[in-house]
Amino acid sequence: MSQDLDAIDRRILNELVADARLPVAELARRVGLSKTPVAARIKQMEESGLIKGYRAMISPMKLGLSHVTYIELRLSDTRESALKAFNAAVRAIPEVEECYMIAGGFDYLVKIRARDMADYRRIMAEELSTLPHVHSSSSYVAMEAVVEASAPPLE
Amino acid sequence: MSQDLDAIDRRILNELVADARLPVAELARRVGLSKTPVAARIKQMEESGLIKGYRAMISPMKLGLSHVTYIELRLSDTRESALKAFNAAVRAIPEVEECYMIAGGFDYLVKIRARDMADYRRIMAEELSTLPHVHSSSSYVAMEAVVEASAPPLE
DNA sequence: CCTGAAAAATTATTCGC
DNA sequence: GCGAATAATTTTTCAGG
Repeated sequence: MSQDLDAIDRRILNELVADARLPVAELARRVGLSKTPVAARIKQMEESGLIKGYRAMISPMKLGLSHVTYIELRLSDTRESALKAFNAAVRAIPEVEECYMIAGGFDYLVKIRARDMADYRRIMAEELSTLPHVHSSSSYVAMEAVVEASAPPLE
Repeated sequence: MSQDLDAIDRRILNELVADARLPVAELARRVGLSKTPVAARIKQMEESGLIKGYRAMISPMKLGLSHVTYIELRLSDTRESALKAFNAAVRAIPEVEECYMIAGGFDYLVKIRARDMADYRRIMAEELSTLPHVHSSSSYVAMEAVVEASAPPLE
C-alpha cells in the first residue's frame, strides 16, 4: 500500500507541497536533474495517488473563520450499522474539518470551524445534535492556534 | 481584519481550493467573466493574504503515515513566559500536525501523525516529553479517519 | 469595472543520443 | 537520464464600452 520514495522523489514532493505551481524546469534545477525524469516522476506520483491534487490554501482567519472547537462525542449504539450511519452523517456537515474515531470506548473527536461562538452554537444545535446515536458530548474551545494543520511531515 | 467577499470571489476561491492549477481562462469561463477581472481578483486575494499559497496535497496513508494520535497536555506553569516557551518548542516538532491551546485550564490539544505505534512512542519519548512545563498528558489514538482535514468551509 | 483580442512570455512535450 | 527543438498553454496588455 505505502510506497517507498527515493531521495529525489522526496525532494520533489517537498517542493510541490511548499509550492504547487513550481514549473518542472525549476523543479529540475533544484533537484539537479533534467526536466524529462522530473516530469515522469511527478506523473507517476500523481497516478499512484501519492499526490492527491493541488489546492489553494486559504486563511480561515481572513475569512472570519477563527473559532475552532473540538467536540468529544460518545455514541449510545456502537454496532457497525450505527457507526456507518454516524460516519455518513458527519461527513455531510461542511463545518466539520476533521473527525476521527478514537480507540477505547467508541468515541469520536470532531473538529469544528465556525465564525464565532454564536455560529458554533448554531452548528451544534442544527447539525451536531442531529447526528445519529449521539449519547453525550463535551466541547473544547480553542483559545489559540499554536500549530495549524498544513501538511503531513515528509520526514 | 477579515474581508468581505462577493459571490464571484467566493466561486473563484472554491475552484482554486479544489484545483490550484486551473488556468485563469478556465476560471473565467466557469464564473462567467473574462480573464482580466478574474486575474485581478486572484491577485488581490493573494496580496491580501486570503490566498496563502498553493500546495500539493499528498496522501499520508500512501506515505505510511497513518497513525494519528491526539494528546491532551496539561502544563504545570501557565504564566505567559511558560506558554511562550511551550508554543515555540511545540512548533519545532515536525510530527505535530496541529496544536491548539484550549480554554478552561490552560491545556493543549496536540495532533501527532506517525508511521505506526512504535514511531509514535519514539516521538512521545524524544519530542513531546521534552516539551517545557508539561505536567501530565493523555493520549487518544485514532482508529479511523472519518473526515480528514482538507480546507475550511467557504460557506 | 468589464470585454475581447493581440502580443508576449512561460511551460510542457517530444525525440535522438 | 540529458539537452535541444518543438509544440502547446497561459499570462499580460491594451483599446474600447
